[in-house]
Amino acid sequence: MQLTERQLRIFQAIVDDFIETAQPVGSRTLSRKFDLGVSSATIRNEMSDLEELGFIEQLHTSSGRIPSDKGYRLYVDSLMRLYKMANIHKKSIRDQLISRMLESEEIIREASKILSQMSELTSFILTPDFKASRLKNLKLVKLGEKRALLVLVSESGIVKDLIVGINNLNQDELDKISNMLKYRLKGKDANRLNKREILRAENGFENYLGFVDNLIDSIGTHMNRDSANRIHMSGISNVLHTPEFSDVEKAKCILDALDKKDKFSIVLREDLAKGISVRIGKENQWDEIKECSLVTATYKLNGRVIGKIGVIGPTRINYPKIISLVEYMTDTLTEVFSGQDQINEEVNGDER
Amino acid sequence: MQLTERQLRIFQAIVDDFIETAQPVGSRTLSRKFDLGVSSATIRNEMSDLEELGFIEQLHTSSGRIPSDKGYRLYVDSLMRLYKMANIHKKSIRDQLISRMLESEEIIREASKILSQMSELTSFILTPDFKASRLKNLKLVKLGEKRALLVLVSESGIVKDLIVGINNLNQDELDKISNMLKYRLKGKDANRLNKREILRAENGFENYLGFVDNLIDSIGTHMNRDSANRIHMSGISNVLHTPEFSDVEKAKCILDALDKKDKFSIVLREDLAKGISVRIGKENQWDEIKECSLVTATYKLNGRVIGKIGVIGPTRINYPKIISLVEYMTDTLTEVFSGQDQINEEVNGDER
DNA sequence: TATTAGCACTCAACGAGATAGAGTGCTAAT
DNA sequence: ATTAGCACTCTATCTCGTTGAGTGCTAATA
Repeated sequence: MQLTERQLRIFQAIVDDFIETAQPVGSRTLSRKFDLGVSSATIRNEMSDLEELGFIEQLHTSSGRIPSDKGYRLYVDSLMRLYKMANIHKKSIRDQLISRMLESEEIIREASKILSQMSELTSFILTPDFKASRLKNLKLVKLGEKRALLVLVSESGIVKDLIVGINNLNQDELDKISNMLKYRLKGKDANRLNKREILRAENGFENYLGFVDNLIDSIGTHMNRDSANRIHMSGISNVLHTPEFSDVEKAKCILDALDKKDKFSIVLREDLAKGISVRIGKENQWDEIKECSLVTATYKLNGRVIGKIGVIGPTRINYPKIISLVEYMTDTLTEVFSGQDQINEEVNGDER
Repeated sequence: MQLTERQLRIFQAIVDDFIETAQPVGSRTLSRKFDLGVSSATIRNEMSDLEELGFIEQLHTSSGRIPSDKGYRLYVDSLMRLYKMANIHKKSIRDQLISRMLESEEIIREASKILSQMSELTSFILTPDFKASRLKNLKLVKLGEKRALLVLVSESGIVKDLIVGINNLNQDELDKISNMLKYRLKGKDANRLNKREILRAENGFENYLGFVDNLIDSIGTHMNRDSANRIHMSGISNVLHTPEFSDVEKAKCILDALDKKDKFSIVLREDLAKGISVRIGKENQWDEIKECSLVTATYKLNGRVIGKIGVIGPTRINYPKIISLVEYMTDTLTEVFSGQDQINEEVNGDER
């Protein structure tokens, strides 16, 4: 079923107007605001057809039309014009993320903050995943009589630190143990830690058997664990700034969903492989966000996907703008982590 | 100006009822619900006096009374009965934080989540502060051609990792540099890094001068920087579950404030020294949260304050319950970080 | 035959009254 | 000193008409 040229023009006008005003759009408004060359009566007839085809819908008999999820999908897939981000915005992102020397965690938070500010939506970021990565380095640092810090570094540059109990071991002993473990575990896949084998092969660790045993256990656990709650959000108040959710009940529902970080991060992980992904309304399997759209994209380190960043908002969002923004954010993040400088040159090129 | 016994009884009843129902309380309700031994007319007269003294207030002439900020202060300081947390709740907290082997960051997030769930309020936690602590360990780990990871560990067990640019240095070179820096910087106060002195004293680093120079700079920066945005929140949706903020405008205002993490963490840092702190309504200097109460407490590592945890809610919160909850959370956190086992024994003792 | 003008109809949103109910302050009686 | 009684106040809620933007249908038009 192909739409006519005129139907597409009218449909596009409906989407554009609704995205701008958040008000259901009627035939008269349309004929006044857009130069469609036909009367409101004709538009009315076409709108009736578009509704029958499922691209737009009415809230009640005498209201204007709004795009349906199916309609937005059509818009995103075929109708939407490419949006070119202004260089000044690109530069602003780069200045905040690249030019400053930031701690990894700060990069994550900053990226999310920038994204929520520029999109005026709620943004989230999945922090780099340790899982399925290999151990690169490990170190035990004594904190006090009973506690030491175990620092793990993965090949993809993710650092985890955990507090472990010790019984008055001194730093030299801890060094000895961590060197041994580092030697034994380095480069090993997380799933293949064979505790017995390691312990049997080593001499001189008879006094630490229990301790080392526990250490290997927790290293295994932590390398395997989905960092399920490792999700960071910004701009949550933007939910309430959206007319769609100014109804308290709806807002409550969305905020509840955003608070369920575990569930949320599972949903996000679903299509981690894809680059950019747009999920519109009911395309989301999760009931609580069935009135929202999700735009996400993955960022990489050395060519390998390590995390995801995106925004959540009502289905009525400025798709071209948001998509290009999310895309540019991931490119920049990838650059920060991997040190590819192409994007940089591109921007400079444009500015000449 | 001393309140009479009866005035205190009436006032306490007002606070208790209002905390429970969130409705302004009138003299008739009071005489019906509480056994005060006097008629509603008498209560009316006393209430009139209490209002004159500023402990309660009226929203409009014919409404019931609600406690004022000053009233809550009186309640918290002198009237409130101590609340004893049920052992089952204590145990639940301990099970989630202590018994499981968690990564530091997970401990932080988990603690915040538990606190928001048990308080049914929005909770926040300031992550351990690197600032003013000394460097204990440092390590450079190569990630790729152009990037390496610089891992810093402070004496108080806080780990920071930052991505630094490198120019094809190999891991051996990085090791050499990090060993030298570790030797030179270990135990040094963050403010006393003297770059020139270090560089002058060393031989064999002529090829890395620029790189080492930058490294020392960023180490200095990061040890000094307030980790201003290092604040984590949970249970934000609880804001909307509170009758006080079911008005969209107010909720928007609160959420906006919560989104301003920098400002928020500065406010929290103000009285970092104190143990537990209760700020009621206008006692908060920050306008946007002048209708909220903040209950916070500090947690420690080896006797030294490293962070803060707390909740934010309307002024109408169950102070005794919340205060004891926040207190127990910090005790538990302190235990997790420092390994003091007194609390554990206490609980076991109670259960016998 | 496709388009348009005209018209009757629908429905949400808004404002004006009217009413109920919880609360107060004051006064006079106990 | 306390209380019963009463007039008064103010919000919250409900109803009801009005307005206005929008629709669908029909008949006229190009």
